[in-house]
Amino acid sequence: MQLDEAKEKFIASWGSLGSNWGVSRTMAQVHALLMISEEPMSAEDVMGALNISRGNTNMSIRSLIDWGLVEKLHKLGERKEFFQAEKDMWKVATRIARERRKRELAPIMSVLEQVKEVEVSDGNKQEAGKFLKQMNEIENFASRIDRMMAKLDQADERWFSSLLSKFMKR
Amino acid sequence: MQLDEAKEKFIASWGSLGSNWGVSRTMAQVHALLMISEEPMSAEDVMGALNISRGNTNMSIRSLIDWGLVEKLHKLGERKEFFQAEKDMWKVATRIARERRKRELAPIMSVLEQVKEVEVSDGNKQEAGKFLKQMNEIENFASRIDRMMAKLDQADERWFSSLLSKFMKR
DNA sequence: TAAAACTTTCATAAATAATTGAAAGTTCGA
DNA sequence: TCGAACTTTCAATTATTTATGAAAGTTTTA
Repeated sequence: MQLDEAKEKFIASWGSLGSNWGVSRTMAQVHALLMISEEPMSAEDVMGALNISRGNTNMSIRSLIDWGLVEKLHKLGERKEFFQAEKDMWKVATRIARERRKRELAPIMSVLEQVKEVEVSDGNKQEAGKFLKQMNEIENFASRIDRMMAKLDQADERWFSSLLSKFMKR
Repeated sequence: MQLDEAKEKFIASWGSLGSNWGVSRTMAQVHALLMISEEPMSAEDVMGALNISRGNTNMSIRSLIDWGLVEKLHKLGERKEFFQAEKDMWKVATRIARERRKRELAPIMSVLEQVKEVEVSDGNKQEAGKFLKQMNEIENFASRIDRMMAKLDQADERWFSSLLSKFMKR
């Protein structure tokens, strides 16, 4: 396989992976492109390399910056902005985990809170009881995951690695 | 809040959560409905409760069975099939992890394998070297996650809990 | 074996999400 | 302050994903 071909393949498949991870396909492709680029690239460069529109390029880069996966920088003597990706996989993973915690876990936890306010009367005592029990179980689990992700966000990779090796022992 | 209202709210929000998790919205709603139903339900029941078409009901239930989140059962003396959801959150989470490992991790690992076959010539030695280094890092990370998920799939909840508490200590 | 009861399929339709590109906005240097 | 260089916005379009429901298929019972 030629190098260019390999790069394209990686970009395409990172793109489809992304679409399963709450990162849109193009967004993930831009990230992939920047990950394998040796130099920071301008919006124009990205646009050309992936053959996408100016607007889409801008939106994708913007979201990647929001997610903390790409950073903007300025080259001396250049007017244009350049972008470079976070290449460290540990950081990439924790950034994604952080965003998803915010976007997904938070809303479900809030619904679980609300739903527990249900009125219990004589008539529905048993049914409501079972419902509440189920809701509590879910909330319990969700909040464990939530705390875990919050921790992960602060943690560093070495700590995680050592945990992982304990994890794999048994 | 009334009980019915609370149930609807839970179903709706479980649905939108699902759509972020590779489970389609309706599929997740059916799962939610079955989780809070005290009795197993028939396809007809589900169709009525969620106001969705016969075809969609069938497809959603079928996928849930594939994912291992719902099981089919027969009531004595009834011709119809009934369905009941896995209600234990630990099992729900491990089933989802198992499917996603299969659907997402596996393909990217295979691409990483392929891409490492890239031809290195004198001309692109340096560039190819950096590319390969990057691919190796990603593969390394991915395979750690992969092994972790494989382990999770076999593990039981108590073990996970004790790990989690170690995890939360530091 | 017929027909009723139930389940599955699949072409088409509807809903949702992503993309385009021209126009408007912004920033910077002279 | 002007205008060139660059960035952002957003209404309209295009692509992708889901849902529908009538028709075909299957199983069971009488």
